[in-house]
Amino acid sequence: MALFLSTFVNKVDRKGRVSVPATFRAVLSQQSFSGVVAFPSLVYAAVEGSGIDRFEQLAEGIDDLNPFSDEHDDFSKAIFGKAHQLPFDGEGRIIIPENLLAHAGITERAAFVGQGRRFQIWEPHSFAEHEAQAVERAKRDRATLKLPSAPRGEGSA
Amino acid sequence: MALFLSTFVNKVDRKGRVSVPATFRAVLSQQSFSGVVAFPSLVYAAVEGSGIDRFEQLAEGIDDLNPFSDEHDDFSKAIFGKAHQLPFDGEGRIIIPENLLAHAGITERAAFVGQGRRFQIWEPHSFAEHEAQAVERAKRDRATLKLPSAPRGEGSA
DNA sequence: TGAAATTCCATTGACCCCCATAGAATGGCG
DNA sequence: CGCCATTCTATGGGGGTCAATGGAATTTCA
Repeated sequence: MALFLSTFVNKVDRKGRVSVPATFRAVLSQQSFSGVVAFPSLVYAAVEGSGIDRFEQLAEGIDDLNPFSDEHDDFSKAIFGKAHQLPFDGEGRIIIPENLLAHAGITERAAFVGQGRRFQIWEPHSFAEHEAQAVERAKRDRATLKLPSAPRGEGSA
Repeated sequence: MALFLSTFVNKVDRKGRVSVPATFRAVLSQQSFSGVVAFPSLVYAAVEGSGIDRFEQLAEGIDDLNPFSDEHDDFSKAIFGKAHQLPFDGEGRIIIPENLLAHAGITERAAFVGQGRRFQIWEPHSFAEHEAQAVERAKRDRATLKLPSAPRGEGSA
C-alpha cells in the first residue's frame, strides 16, 4: 500500500509533538528520508504533506518546464522555499513548525487527511467545515468530473 | 473470478467484526493490500467497497493531471479522506468503522452486494427496499438500456 | 549554565492474532 | 445411490501486541 487514506485526528502535546498516523508512517518511512515533507497550502488554511519521493518528482517536473521562467521561480519560492523536512522521533511523531501551525490555525489537535499520493493537515474544526462543502461539491459534480480511465467511484452500474 | 457477484448477508459480532464473503475475499486478497477499501457512498445510505488496486489507479490518474491543482481536491476529500483500509484478520473478517456503520445504518447484520468491479455494504432491510425500487426502474428502463457490444448469453442460466 | 530540543521510558486502551466450534459443502468410497 | 470423512466458511472469545500519548532523562547549542 502506498496510499494515504482516511482521516485521523491526533493530539498536539505541549511540546508541539504529533503522532503521524501509523498507516501514513508505513508509507513514509520506506522512503529515502524518514519523515514528512510539509509546506503551507497555496489555497487552504492547511498544511500540505507528503513523502520526500513525491517532492523529488515534483522538483523534476518543475525543472522540465522552462527553468528560467517566472512561473518556475514563483512556484519554487512558494513550495520549496516554504517546505520543511520533519523527521520522525522514535515513536513516529513530528514537530510541526510554528509558521505552519499558524497558517493552518492548529493548536491542540491536528487532522491528517489522506488524499491519495499526498495528505493535508488541518485544524479539526475548520476541516469539518471545509469537508462538508467539499462533499457537497463532489456530490454535485460527480457526474461531470473527468477521471482518468479508472474507477468511477459511484453512480451507474 | 475477478468480479464481485451475488449478495451475502453476514453477522456483525459484538466486537464489530464481519466475515467478508469468501468469493469476495478471493478477489481482494490477491491485491497489494489484503483487505477491503471502504468509503461512504455519495448517494446512498451504503458503504462502497473495493480492493486497493482500484484506488491506486484512481490516485495515479489524479496525480498525473496536475499535482497541485485543486481541481480534484473536493473529490479527493470526499473519497480518499473518508476511505478506510480494512485489513482481513486470520479468518477473513474486517471491522467496519463506526462512522461507516452509522452512514449505512448497520447494526447487527450487513449485506454484501456484488456490483461487478466493486461492491456495496448495506443494512439488509434498507437494501431490500432499495433493491425493490431498483428492480422497478430496471424493468421500466429495460427497453432503453444499451450494452457495449459485448457477448451475450451463457453465464448463469 | 540555562533553555530548547532530542532520545528514552511508561501507561493505557484498542486492535490483531490465535484458538475453538458448528454447520455447510465437497469428495470418495462402499 | 447414499453414507462417511474431509475441508472450508462463518462465528465466538481470550490474550498479546502495538499505536497514541505523557513525561523524564539526556544531549545540544548559545
